[in-house]
Amino acid sequence: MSTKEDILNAAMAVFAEHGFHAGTVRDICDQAGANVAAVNYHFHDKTSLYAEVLQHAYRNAGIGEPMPLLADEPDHPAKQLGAWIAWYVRRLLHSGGTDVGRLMAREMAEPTEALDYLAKGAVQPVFMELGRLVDAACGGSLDERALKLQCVAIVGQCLVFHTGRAMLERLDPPHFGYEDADEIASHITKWALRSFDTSNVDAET
Amino acid sequence: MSTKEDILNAAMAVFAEHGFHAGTVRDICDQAGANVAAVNYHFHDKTSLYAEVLQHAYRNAGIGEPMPLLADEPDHPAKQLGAWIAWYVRRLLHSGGTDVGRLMAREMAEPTEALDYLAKGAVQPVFMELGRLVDAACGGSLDERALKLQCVAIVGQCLVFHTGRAMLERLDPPHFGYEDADEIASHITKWALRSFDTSNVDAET
DNA sequence: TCTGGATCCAAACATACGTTTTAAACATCT
DNA sequence: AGATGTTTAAAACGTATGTTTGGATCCAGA
Repeated sequence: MSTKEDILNAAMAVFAEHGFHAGTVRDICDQAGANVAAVNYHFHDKTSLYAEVLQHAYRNAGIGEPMPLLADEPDHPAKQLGAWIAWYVRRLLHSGGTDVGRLMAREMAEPTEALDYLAKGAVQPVFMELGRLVDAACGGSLDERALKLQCVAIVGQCLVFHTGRAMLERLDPPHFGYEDADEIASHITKWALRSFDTSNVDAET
Repeated sequence: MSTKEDILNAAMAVFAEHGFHAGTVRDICDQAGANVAAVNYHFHDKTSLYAEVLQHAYRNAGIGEPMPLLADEPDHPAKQLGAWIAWYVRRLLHSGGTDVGRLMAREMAEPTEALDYLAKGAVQPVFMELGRLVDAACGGSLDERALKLQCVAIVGQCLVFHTGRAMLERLDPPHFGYEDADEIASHITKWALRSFDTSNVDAET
């Protein structure tokens, strides 16, 4: 493995652990077994290194299980939506402690230009696939606005186990961890499908 | 207004904008119209100042609308749950651009000891009141585990409009802002109440 | 083997930062 | 007014950090 890759990996760990400003290039280089000047040789400066780290993290985030698509099971949209939710929850809970997840969380709290790229490249396609699945699962009965609300609601229920992890751990000792992924996913799925069954009848309000 | 308060307010703004490490005491003092040494005089050091800023922010976060309680309307738990959700969503969307919200988001991404205090003092009581409301709204038909899942699900659907704001803005031009608070809240409430109606019938799976 | 470019390293540089020092300005009380 | 304690101001200190420098080392290709 080249020194450049070593630095990239070390930088990912350090930036995830301490953030951009608190993470020092000396720490990165020590952890990579390289000299201090290596960062400025291989990458132009610390900022450029950070940008490459984010792209590196984003590329490596997709590996693992492939995302369940509506096109894979066009005749069973509800089942496939459940698979998608399970996949997403597992991904979130798993990436909770990883560098990728922490880098993403940091970017959300303090967006840089790099977030634009991540949004367009990584999040947009995932979100759109969810839109297709929800639309199919409810039989196309939702208009665009309601569809978007449903998607955000599903994502929110999954995301809270990632973004709110620090708080959940401090609120209730038996918090939700990776081992609860399937239980959580089935709960969310059940809730989502139930709401579709009655989403066209607007009796109350 | 005393210099100490000026520094506290300036520090809140600076820390919210740039975070703890990137926010400098020189920047804070300039913004407060004070001398650099003022921080170390009034507060012991930068770290102590940050701790006091968090507490200051947390204290000022509760002002505004009071939280709807189950005890206020013991006979209409569903209605009161809707009021709670509306209150919470409004609070989140409103605090999205404020210093308090950004400080909280930062603490979530990079927890310090101060988060423990915030969890116990600020979040725990809010979360417990939600638990009481959900329990009452569904007629006590949920066990502790399911109740907790429901609460987290509701909080997640609200929270995503705050934590995911940066991403939502970049995904879809017509994103959700403060003016959509009521629409969002009623959507979440409708969804939650619907799931209670059928939460005891476990036909599928 | 010689050469030229690529890579790596130890040291130094410049600067920004948190903190301390010293003294002046101010306020309060007798 | 004078003494005393509190607050502010300017300057400097020590250090950590990003970056640069100049030369050493490595490694194909002629």
